[in-house]
Amino acid sequence: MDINEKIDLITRNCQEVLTVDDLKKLLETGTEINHYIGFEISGMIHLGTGLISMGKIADFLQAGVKCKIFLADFHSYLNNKLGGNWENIREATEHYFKQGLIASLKCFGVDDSQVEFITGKDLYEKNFVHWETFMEVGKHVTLSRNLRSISIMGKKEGNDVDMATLFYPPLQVADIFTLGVNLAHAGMDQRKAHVIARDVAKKLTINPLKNNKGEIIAPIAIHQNLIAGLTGPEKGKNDEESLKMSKSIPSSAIFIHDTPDEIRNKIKKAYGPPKEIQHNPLINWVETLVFWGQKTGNFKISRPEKFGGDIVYTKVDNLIDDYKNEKLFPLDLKNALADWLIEKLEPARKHFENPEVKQGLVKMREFLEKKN
RNA sequence: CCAGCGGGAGCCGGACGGUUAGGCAACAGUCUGUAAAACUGUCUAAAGCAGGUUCAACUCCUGCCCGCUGGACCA
Repeated sequence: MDINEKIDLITRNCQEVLTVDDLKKLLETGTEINHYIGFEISGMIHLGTGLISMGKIADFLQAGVKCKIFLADFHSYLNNKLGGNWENIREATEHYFKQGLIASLKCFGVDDSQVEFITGKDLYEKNFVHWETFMEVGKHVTLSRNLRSISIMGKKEGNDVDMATLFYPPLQVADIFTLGVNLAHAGMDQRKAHVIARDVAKKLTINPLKNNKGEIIAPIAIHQNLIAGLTGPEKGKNDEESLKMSKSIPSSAIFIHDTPDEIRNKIKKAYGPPKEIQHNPLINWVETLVFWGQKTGNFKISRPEKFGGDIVYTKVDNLIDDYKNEKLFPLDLKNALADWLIEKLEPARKHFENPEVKQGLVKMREFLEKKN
């Protein structure tokens, strides 16, 4: 595989790459690409994590990238997820979240032996360099910038900002250097942390990131778009925040282990304005899930004869044109998406049929209910 | 530690020693070959905690907890 093919594979279905030039240089020097993506253990795994992020990992692996999944237990604790209960977080990390990611990878034919899982506890324990790195990062971030960056943890600047919240962004930045990550991967919501990492990279003296020539480099940051939620934009709002699929709003999200009936019902209730392309979850899912950010693919829509009969789209633009011109009715698209998702998620559902894995999900549900 | 202010449903929040707050969200139904919007309807509970005063406390009093703001000097 030549470098351009690798770049295509690595950058497809992404919203932002910082920067493609840096990526190219890294490949040209023949430096091993060390990827990471981190997840808080905060709720059930939805399509954004399960399909968008894990599908991207399948791309990375194909391009020869070494992939790491960071189970951010300490970050969850700092951010008061699962009630800030450390024992529940640990339990959910091992018995639910990790299994959920393994299940998601299976949807792309990836075996979990191809990626490395690492928890915060594993990384930090007996790791003095991490502590040093964390402090040095702190020396290069101003309070105001740090405060602005807490949006990465779903928080707004306000009066409920405690010190733990302020520890979080520099900790996340330090993770990247401690893990030796030169390809940081996340949703667009995490870009502030990654940009700080890139800025700080050039200033670090204790544990800088280097390429295989020994030159100090900044980690490449790759951001995917946040998958649209089922409920559509909030009244009077069109911002990213109200559009995205959120684990904390179960009605906005489809989870990887949802049953076929749940998937159908949720999609039926999804926001789906005819003709409208912007802020339309159906179109968003077609583009980013089904066609995976590519122009061509294969998507079959079954519909009754009286509404035009079955149709197969091989170009995403054709589908979008038909939708705009009302040649494709939202409900028909919904049904096709539901079928597509049910099939795509089949390996994940199967993984959760394993009694032990299922037990982890049951436990997770308990944690989430208790919290509320 | 000291002082002032505050603490009410998922969120915001007016008032009041007694009689439904209200809004948003949520849920259900109607209407559209989906959803949304619109319309109709439904429901949720409680006042940070512990006491006290009172026939009656969200309201008044005491203590405690939590939060916000202020607390050297200079001016």
